[in-house]
Amino acid sequence: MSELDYRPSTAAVSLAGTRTRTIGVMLDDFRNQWFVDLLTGLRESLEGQGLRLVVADRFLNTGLDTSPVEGFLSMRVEGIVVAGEPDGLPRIPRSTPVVVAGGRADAPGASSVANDDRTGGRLATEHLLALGHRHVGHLSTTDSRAGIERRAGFDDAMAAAAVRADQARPEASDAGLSGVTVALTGPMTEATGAAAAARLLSDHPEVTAVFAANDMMAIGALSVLAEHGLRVPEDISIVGYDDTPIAAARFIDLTSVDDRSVDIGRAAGAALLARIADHDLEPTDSLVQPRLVVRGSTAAPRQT
Amino acid sequence: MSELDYRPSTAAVSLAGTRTRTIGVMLDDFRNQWFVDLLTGLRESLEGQGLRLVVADRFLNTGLDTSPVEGFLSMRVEGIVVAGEPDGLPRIPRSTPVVVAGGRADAPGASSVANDDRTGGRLATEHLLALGHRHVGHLSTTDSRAGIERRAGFDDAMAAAAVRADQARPEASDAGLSGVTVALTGPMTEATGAAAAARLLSDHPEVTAVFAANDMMAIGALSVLAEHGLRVPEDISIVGYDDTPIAAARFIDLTSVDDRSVDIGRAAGAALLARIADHDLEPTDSLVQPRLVVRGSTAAPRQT
DNA sequence: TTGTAGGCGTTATCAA
DNA sequence: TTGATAACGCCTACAA
Repeated sequence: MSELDYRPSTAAVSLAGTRTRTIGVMLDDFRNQWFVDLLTGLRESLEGQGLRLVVADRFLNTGLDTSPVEGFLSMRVEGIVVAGEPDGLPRIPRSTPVVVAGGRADAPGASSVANDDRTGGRLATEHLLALGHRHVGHLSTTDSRAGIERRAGFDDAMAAAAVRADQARPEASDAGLSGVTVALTGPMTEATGAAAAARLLSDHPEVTAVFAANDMMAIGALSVLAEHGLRVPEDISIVGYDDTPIAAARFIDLTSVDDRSVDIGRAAGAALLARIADHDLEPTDSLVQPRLVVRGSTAAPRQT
Repeated sequence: MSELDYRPSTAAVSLAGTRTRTIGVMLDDFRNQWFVDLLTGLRESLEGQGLRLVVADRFLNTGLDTSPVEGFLSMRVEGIVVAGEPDGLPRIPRSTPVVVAGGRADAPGASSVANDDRTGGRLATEHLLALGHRHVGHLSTTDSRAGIERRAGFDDAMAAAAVRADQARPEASDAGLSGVTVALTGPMTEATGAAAAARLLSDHPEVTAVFAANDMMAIGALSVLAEHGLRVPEDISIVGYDDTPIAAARFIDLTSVDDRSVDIGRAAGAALLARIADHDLEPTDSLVQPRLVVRGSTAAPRQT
């Protein structure tokens, strides 16, 4: 017809066609960078299906919609991906498949693909124990589901280590092995991490290693450690969680646990595709195994 | 009719109505956090107009569209906001108003709202000079338009200081005042900042203050400074640019220049609204004045 | 005021 | 195969 730019109207295509070929991705907050990797994974799965992604965070269209989901439903998306813990999800009709990526599905009928936070917490702690640390602190918050899981992983690792120590030297019991958690209320931010670290150092100066529930808390802890004159990793080791870009920065160089967000996205996309293809499929829940990324913030404790 | 969730179909509304009440926001990359503030400002202007924001970065729908703009045009958006420097913008029909936010408008017919990078560079440099620094280094890259502007601001400030020094003590000329720039090729990343800082320290060990073209380069420089045993700010001061969240972190505590991205978004929204209301309006260009945010990474030089 | 036909730009269907 | 035509779900204009 004309080489002078004609474009089919998506509105007309959607109206007339049998499907909209659109899937909605609801983020909690554009500031939480992990969604970038999630989207990468989602694209990989949905690529070639001709599906268009529409993203929105909770704030994007406040004033128009109470939730981005309302907007998605209005545009008749074929599926919805909810990234992170779904706070106040509106009721979503069964006809629209939902998969929660990066959190557990609270919504009935939704599939979920989440990081195995408990295993991640265990990995981080085992790394510190393997380096030879015996007094390990954990910084967390009580408000986050992920934080609670990571703490459970920490406890798992410490308990297992105690059993091993006991088996090796039954006469000594678990003497000399201690794991202490400081869990504050509040968000998992730098400020919370700093406050928790301050408490840990004053109450338990014997710790030589710290596992923070996420990278931001770890960075908060770093400032407190520096203010106490403690060098990382010579005097004290520290591990974070999420493997954020800032953790990889040379100046921070933080050992962290990689959520594998790309893989989560890929799996979430696959799960959604399956349920779009067959709406009678039962919702599924799956866990993605995290991976420890060792950097310069962890080392063996100094000989005492 | 029914309180059992009915939602108007946006497709049908768009098709039947006279307007789509949708505006497209094209980001360069979701990883560049500054768009979050931009969106906040945009929302403020567009709120109450019943306009729906649709965001996409360059990668979101690769495979479907060559550019997010294609998608926007297909959905018949009423206006387009391009965040950052528009690389390869497709031709956009005059009937769709475009405003470039955070960069200069390369596209003909587009309005622009940008940060005054040159003034920002001058502010940063003047701050260091006012503290008493006389040997100031600048870390930059040759590839970024913003970087070039910021460097010009650095040069402005150094030149003005030289004139002042000459007026005060004509016999000494500008002796003792030096500004040296290390501008590498490549992106404004941490790695580039580290490389530039290493070169600066080896070629010009006399510098007591550094102005980095953005926060990431500043953080790269921080690691090099630390490796050289230089304390911040006791031995050397450093200023960044962009006032990213990480600069505000207590562990980094970086003096930086605030782009005022929220204000840029607000102005961009207003500019777009005006052109939507009257399509015959001429495109406008405006600059938003940056603001220096002083933190703990800058201090007066030690007495020598 | 309330009701009804027409049309928005496509896809899909049903004849030819 | 090709071609005409009826939806798609809503808005708008016009008629009652």
